[in-house]
Amino acid sequence: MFCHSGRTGVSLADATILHADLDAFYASVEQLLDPALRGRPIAVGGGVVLAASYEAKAFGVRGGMPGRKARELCPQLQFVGGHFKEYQRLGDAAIAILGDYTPLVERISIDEAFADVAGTAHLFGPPAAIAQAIRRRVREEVGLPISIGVARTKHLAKIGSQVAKPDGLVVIDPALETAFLQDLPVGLMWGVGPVTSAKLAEAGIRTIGQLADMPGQSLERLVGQAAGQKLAALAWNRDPRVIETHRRARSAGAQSALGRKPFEERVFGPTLRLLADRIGSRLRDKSLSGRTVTVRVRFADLRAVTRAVTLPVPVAATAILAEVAEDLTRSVRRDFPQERFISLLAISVSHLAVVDGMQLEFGLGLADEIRRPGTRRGAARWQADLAMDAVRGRFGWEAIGYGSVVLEAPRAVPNAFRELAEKEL
DNA sequence: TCTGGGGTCCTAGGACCC
DNA sequence: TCTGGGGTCCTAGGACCC
Repeated sequence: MFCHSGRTGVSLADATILHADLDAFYASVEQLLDPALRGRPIAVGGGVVLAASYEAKAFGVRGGMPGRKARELCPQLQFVGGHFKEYQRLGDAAIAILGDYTPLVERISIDEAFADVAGTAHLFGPPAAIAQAIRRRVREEVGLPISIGVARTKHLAKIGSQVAKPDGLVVIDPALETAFLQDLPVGLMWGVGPVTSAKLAEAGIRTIGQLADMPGQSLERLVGQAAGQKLAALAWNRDPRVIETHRRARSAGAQSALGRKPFEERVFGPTLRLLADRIGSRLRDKSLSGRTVTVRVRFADLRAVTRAVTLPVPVAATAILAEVAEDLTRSVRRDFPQERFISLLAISVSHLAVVDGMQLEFGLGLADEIRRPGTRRGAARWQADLAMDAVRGRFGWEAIGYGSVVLEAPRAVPNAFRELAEKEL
């Protein structure tokens, strides 16, 4: 229905953006590694479902769902342990195939990427043919199913790949974009989640076509100015976004769910030091440091508050990040004395800047001066962190650590899984 | 029986400056 | 004495995405 016209000449108005998305990625990898799992409902994870196979999705099992609920929905559901190293390797291999057809590849996550083949269609043929070749090669060389949407804009390509799933290809002819979107649910649009969907539904808007017909002013009243303008542009197929091959991270963070723990120094101190240690290592590894430290505290009833401070100089030393985070957490406790239990702690560092080692050392010393006049411990701490980073580089993350840091939180998510979720800084 | 971890962007109000 | 207006930075909270 939405077939490419087959022209070989490529102009600006042509559909040259690909969005490629590996299907049920973690679960598909498990089925690839163990043929006995193929064709069966499986879930990766345990306490919580990280990914479900299509056979499991047919029962209503979804990612993020508590394992217990998943088992209720699908009694024969089989849980399998995660082969995290394999996820990374196979995800990389699949995305690398995109790179064989164009240098303009924007990786979104471990299993998803955009590509623009406008400049290379003369080498490899029309975008639809490139997409088919990529799908065939990922299947043959990596062993995994991948769905691809091909369209004139990122937004349309992304919707195309969602519609194409599982294991499909959808090419949206530029002349047929409006017809294609007309009856699709607004929830497929980038930026429309549960809250916005509900607001729109209340106004009687359920399809992208209806959204496109909505007066801009009422849309902005409903969802806010920026979101309204973006949504209107997307509904009208005016997506201004281009492929960005390398985006700098704007923040780096870490969090830890605690179940239900007393809101006390002996609990949050060690946890915050562990989180600060993780973030500090990642930042220093990339010669980055950040000025703003934000702490998030979630209470037992899942309400959460944040506290942030912006320092005059960027920091990356574990001990300083930890101290700032502990100060912020104490201020939360002062503000909410009636909250006796917490369920999650998080630290995030933003306002990131690249600094070379000398600057960093100077900056850290300076930050410490500001926090504690008369001392100059910052530089020493930086040296300690550097030494620790070096030991870890040779012997692994657990080889060394601060004595006051808990190395492994109870019922913690494996570090390998954390690393999968980390963005390249 | 109450969802883990890592991110981005926007809003609104206040402080502060010119 | 009362009166504006604009810009930037910071903080806290939310929605959303993978």
